[in-house]
Amino acid sequence: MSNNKSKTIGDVAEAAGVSPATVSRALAGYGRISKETVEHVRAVAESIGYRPNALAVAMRAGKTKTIGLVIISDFTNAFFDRATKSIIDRAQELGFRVLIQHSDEDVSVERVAIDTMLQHQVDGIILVPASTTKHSHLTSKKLNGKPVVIIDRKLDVRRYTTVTTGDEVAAKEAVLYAAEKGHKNLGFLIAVPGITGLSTGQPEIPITSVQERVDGFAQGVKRSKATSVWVYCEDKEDVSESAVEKLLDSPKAPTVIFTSNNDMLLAVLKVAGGRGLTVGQDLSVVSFDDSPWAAAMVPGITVIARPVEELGHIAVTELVEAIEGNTKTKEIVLPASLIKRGSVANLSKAK
Amino acid sequence: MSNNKSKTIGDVAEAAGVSPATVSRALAGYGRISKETVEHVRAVAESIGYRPNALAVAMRAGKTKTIGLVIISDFTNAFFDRATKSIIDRAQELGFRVLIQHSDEDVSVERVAIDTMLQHQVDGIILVPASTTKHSHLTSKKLNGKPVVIIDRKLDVRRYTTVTTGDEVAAKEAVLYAAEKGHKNLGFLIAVPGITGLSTGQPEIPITSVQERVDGFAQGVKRSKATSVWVYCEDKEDVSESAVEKLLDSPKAPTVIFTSNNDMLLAVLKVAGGRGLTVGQDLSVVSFDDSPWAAAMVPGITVIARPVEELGHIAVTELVEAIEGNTKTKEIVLPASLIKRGSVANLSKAK
DNA sequence: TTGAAAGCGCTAACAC
DNA sequence: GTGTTAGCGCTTTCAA
Repeated sequence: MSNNKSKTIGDVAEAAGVSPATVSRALAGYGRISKETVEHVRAVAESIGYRPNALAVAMRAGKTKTIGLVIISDFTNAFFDRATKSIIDRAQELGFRVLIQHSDEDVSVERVAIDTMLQHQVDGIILVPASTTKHSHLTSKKLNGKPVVIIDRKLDVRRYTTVTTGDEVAAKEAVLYAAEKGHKNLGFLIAVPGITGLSTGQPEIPITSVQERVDGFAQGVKRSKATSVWVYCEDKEDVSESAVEKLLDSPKAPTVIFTSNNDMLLAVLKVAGGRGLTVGQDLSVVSFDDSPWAAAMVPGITVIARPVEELGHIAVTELVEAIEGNTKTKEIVLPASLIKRGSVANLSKAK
Repeated sequence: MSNNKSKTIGDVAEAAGVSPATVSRALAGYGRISKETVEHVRAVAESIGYRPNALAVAMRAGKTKTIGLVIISDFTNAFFDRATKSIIDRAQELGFRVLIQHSDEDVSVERVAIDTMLQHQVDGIILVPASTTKHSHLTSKKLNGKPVVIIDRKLDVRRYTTVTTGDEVAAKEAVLYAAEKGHKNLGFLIAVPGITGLSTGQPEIPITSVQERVDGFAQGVKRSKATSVWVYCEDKEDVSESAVEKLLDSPKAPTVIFTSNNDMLLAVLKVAGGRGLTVGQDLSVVSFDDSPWAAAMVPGITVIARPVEELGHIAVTELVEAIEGNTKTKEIVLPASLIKRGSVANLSKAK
C-alpha cells in the first residue's frame, strides 16, 4: 500500500500550484525566478519526496555523466580490483558514475560490452583491451564519437590515449636483482590469456603488458647469463599448478620463479607448500603486482608493484577531459617498482 | 570527421523508407508485419549502425532491467568481491544489469547511495545495510515501492527478504575445534565498523553478522572452559596490528587467535611474522571468510567459509522474483562451514 | 516572473 | 501490414 509511484516534476508543480517549468527552474536554480517561489517549490518537492528521474534528465541533456569501464577480469584479481576502485573513486570526484562490464579476455565479449555501454549512453569508456590488434570496434564512428582511454595494455596503433606501466624495465630489474643474489637457474611462469593448457615454447601473446614482462625477463636473463626455464600457461588453477610442477621438475630446476601475476604466484606457493619447499629458502619467488596478503606473508613476497591507483586516477582524469572536448591523445607510462621483501634467498657465497 | 551522432529509429526509418513504428516492430519482432519488411529493416539498421537508446527504452517501459547493489565495502574485501561477482553473474543470467555503490559502513552514505539508485530508476535493490536499527529510509514509500533484498546481515525488523549465513554456530564450532586440539587460552580479534581505535570491553556492535560471530565465539568459550582475551578494533591496518600486539602481550597470551574477517587475519599474520612466530606452530589462527591466498599459504589457514556465491545467487533470484511481483518475504540462512587446514597447532598431549 | 509547448528516442494503442 | 499519434519526465526556448 502507501504511495507506490515515484513523484514527477508535474506532481510537485501541482502540489505547489505552479507550472512544471517553474519547478524545474526552482530546483535547478537558474533563470529569472523569485526567491519565494524557489523556497516554496523546494519545500514542496522535499515534502512529497520528489526525486528527479535521472533517465529523463539524461535523455533531455544528451549526456549521462557516466563512464563505462570494460575490464578483462573480475574483482578477484589483485590488480583489477584496485584499478576498479580507484576509477570509481576518481569518477565520483569528477561527478561521474561508472558502469562496469567484464570482457573475460575475449574480444567478442568486449565488443558486446562496449555496445551495451553505448546503448546506455555512457559519455566515454575506459578499456582494458583483450587484444592488441583487434580494435576495429574502436573507431570513432563505431563509438558514436565517444572517447576511449586504454589502460594496462597498448594497442598496435597510437590513436588513443593510453595509460600503462613500464613493466619491461621492472621485469628486467627483478631478474637482475635475483641474479645478484646468486640465482643461476631462473624459472618463469607466464599466464597468457587465450591459450589452453601450457607450453614451454612462447605462444602468441595477445597483449602488450605480458609481452613486456616476457621481454624484460628475457633481457635480464641475457644480461645475467643465467639459465632459464619458461612455462606459458592458461590462467586456471589446475593448469598453473601443473605448470609449476613442470618448472620444478625440469632438468635445471630453478632456484627462483618469476610469476607474471598473482594467480601464478598463488600456484607457486601452493605447489611449493605441497612439496615441503620453504619460500625464501628452498625456493625463491618474485611476482608481478602487490597485494595485502603478499606483504603480510612470512616471508613477505618480493613483488614488482605497479601504481594501480595512480593509473586509475589518471585514466579517469584524461577521459573526462576528452569528454569535455579535449581531443589530444597521450601515451602515459607509469613506472613500476621492485619491492624487496623476503622471498628471494641470498645464494651468494660472499656473506 | 566521421559520423558522430548515434543513429535513432528515425534514421533507420528514413533509410528504409518506412515509419518509425514499423522499424520498432521489425526490430522487436512483434505485431503484424511482413517478413520482407522485417528483413529489410534489420539489414538497414545493421548497415547504418543503429543501436537502440537504452535510456529511451527504459523511460518508455518504466523499467530499466537494472538492479542496484549497495555494499558496505570495496572489492578489496575478500567477501564482498566474491559477492559482487556472483551477483553480477546471476543478474546477467536473468537479464539484469547491476549498478554498484559503496556505503563504507556509513548509514548516511547508504541513504544517498540508495537515493542515487532510485533516481536512476533501478527496478530493485540488494543491500548490505550499514546498521541493524537505522532503516527509516527503507520504507516501501521512500523506495517508491521498489523491492529490497538484504544480505549478509539482518535488520531488527522482519519486513524484508534477508539472505544471511549462520555465523553463530560456525563460530562456536571453530572454537570447539581449537579447544579439542588442546588450546586453553583463546584470543579474539573482532573488527567492529564504526568504532575508532580499539577496546577490550565489548562496544556497541551495529551489525548482526559481527554480533553473531561474537556470540558464537562466546558460546564456544563457555563450553570449552578456556580463558579468553577479546579485542575489538577499527578495521584499519595500524589499529588492527596494535590490537594483535595487545592480544599477544596479554597476561594469559593466547595460543590461538580467532579473527572476524580477512583484514584482521592479515594483521595477525604480519605481527606474528614480525615477532618470528610461526603460524600453525607458535601461534594458531582461525579466520572468518575463505580466500585463495588463505588456502595457498603454508600452512593453509583454517577458516570459517561462507557460501558467498550461493548467497549472491539467491539474493538476485529473490529480488528478481520480487520485481516481478512476488510480495512474500523470506528469511534465508545459509550454513557456514569450518575448513580445516594447517593453521591450528595440536597442543594435546595425547599423540 | 511565470506558463505553454516542443522535443529528446522509443513503443503501443488506434487508425486506415 | 503499416502509418499516425501520444506520451514516458524533463528542460528550455518563446510568449505573455
